[in-house]
Amino acid sequence: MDIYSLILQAVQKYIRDNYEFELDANALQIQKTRKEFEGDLTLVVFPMLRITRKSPEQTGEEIGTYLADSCAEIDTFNVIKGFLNLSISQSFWLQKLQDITTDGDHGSRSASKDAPVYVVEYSSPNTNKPLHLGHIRNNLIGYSISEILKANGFNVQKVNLVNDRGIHICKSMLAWQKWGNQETPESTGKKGDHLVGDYYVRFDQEYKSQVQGLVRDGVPEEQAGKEAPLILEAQEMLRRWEARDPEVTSLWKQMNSWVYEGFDSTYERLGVSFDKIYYESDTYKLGRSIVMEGLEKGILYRKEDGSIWADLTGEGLDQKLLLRSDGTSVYMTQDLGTAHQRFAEFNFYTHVYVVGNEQNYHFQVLASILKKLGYAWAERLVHLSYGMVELPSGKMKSREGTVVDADDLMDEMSDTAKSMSDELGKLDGFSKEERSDIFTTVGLGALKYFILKVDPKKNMTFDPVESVDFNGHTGPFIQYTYARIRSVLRKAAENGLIPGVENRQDLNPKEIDLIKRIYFFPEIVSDAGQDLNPSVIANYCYELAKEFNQFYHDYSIMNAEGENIKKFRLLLSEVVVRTIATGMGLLGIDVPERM
RNA sequence: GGCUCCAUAGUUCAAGGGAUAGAAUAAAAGUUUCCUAAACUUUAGAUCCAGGUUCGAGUCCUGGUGGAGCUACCA
Repeated sequence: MDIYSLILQAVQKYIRDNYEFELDANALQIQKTRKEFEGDLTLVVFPMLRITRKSPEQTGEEIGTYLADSCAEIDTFNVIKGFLNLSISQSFWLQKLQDITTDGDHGSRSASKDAPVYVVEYSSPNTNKPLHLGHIRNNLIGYSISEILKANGFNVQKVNLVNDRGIHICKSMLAWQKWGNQETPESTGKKGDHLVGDYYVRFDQEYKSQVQGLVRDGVPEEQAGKEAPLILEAQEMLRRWEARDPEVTSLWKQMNSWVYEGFDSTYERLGVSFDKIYYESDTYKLGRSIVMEGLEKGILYRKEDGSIWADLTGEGLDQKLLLRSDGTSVYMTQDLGTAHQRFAEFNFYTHVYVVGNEQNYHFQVLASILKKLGYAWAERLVHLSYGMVELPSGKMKSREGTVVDADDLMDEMSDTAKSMSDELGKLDGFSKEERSDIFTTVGLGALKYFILKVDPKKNMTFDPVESVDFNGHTGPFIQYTYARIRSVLRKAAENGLIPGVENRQDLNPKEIDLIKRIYFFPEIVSDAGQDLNPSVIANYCYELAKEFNQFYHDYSIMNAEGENIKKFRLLLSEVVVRTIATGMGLLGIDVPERM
């Protein structure tokens, strides 16, 4: 039993015996004692005043006395205003430290086969553009939240739905056909996704100049946009694609394969992965049968022109089109079908969609239609909506060339790690490969941490200058702390010192603080899982690293007097190191053995 | 117009309705016979405005102000 429930039950018993009142445990709050006060855990007594009909101080004294007498774990207490501060015994903390040492997976349960399934959809790229900073946030959040859910004991299926069809894809295909001179990633040395992205840009340029030409000839702008030969050609190409024209299909397959190669390498560098990849070219027709079924049941309705709609005005939303008058489907129709298909496939408990907040309305509508159609699981669809990434200069705009490319950014981060390392004279005796591995780890650590430490739902500012700062509240700070502790542990091992708990009765406050922090790690993991918020873990890792750094400075390990103290601190270090590694692992950030 | 989200030190981020609102960074000063100075220590600075609920509000409610997004027979 954990310490919270232990105290809560004791308090409940006390109130029951003395006041004949059954206290609701949820009404009580136990929190960690603020560091300026003495004690480890604090019980807020205000909610109980109604029952005791005594002053906060009296109530605190009363309960404190009872707890100190009846619970072996509680040594002493003090009452300040309405706060009952409880000091937990050293032997309790020592015991916990030992439990954690023997328990191999502190804060990370493994899933049993019958645990609930979480499907997490994230990334969802377009095949006409390389990945950029916004995708990076999506990928990092999606991957991290999957790891966090796994650590909470759930079965997780990471899935990716690739948008590989539609008019925008035809645009890059058409541009390549016209101006590509049979270029390939091999012939140009370009990454496949960048090559295709370049042709998408090329299309846009040529299209615009055509429109301008028409406008100069006196055609109204709106009409010019619709009549420019290029856009007509692209539309024709889409029709041919849908008719499975062999030439178009083969070009489409060719160019997509380049893009996937490019994406795969970016994903690999980022360290994210998927259990299953879906393609819209396979799924875009899904959902029609669901819509027809809804129509038969009278849940949906047909307009005079034959189009089919959902009326959501009762939910405070609008009318939503589901099948056009020509019978073709829209994006929403596909998502209805995809959700249905995924439930059939995974029998999921929850389906998490990691998608930017610009689609909040879409997901509101999606869930609402599925509920109307009577699917029980629709209640458990979750839109993990994250905010936009902005630059200090404002929004990223592809037109102004201010989009930060994912591959370039990763290159830049490891370059910075390299130059900073060289400047500091670190890693002098290392091989080229080792050095390059460390630069990658540190550069990526900086990038990932910078993004993940922010609450997903908030918009964030990405300052390229600040993000390559490796001091302060950053990933490299945590990585550095990790590497240093590992170094201490290595050195101790060389000297034959074995970590262990022996004869410690005089723990100092910082030692207890560290044990406490580690003890509560599983609680943090569980919070992060419930809120679907990796930043909880990120901030925890930083706090732990920072606290260890201070500890390390004030109470040195290698020079501590007395072998027992050294051994104990080594054990503590080992547990800290393990917890940091686990926490950073949940964020998808590697920790280096040396740096 | 309607709907959703956001608003905290100069700046970037924290704070499950709880105590004196925490960090980092920028600024100033200090700490290397010792395990990695990418570290540590000290000093200064903030809850958009007006009401309300509560023993207690950055947090919940109402109304403003400011910012972002959505509101296509696009995806």
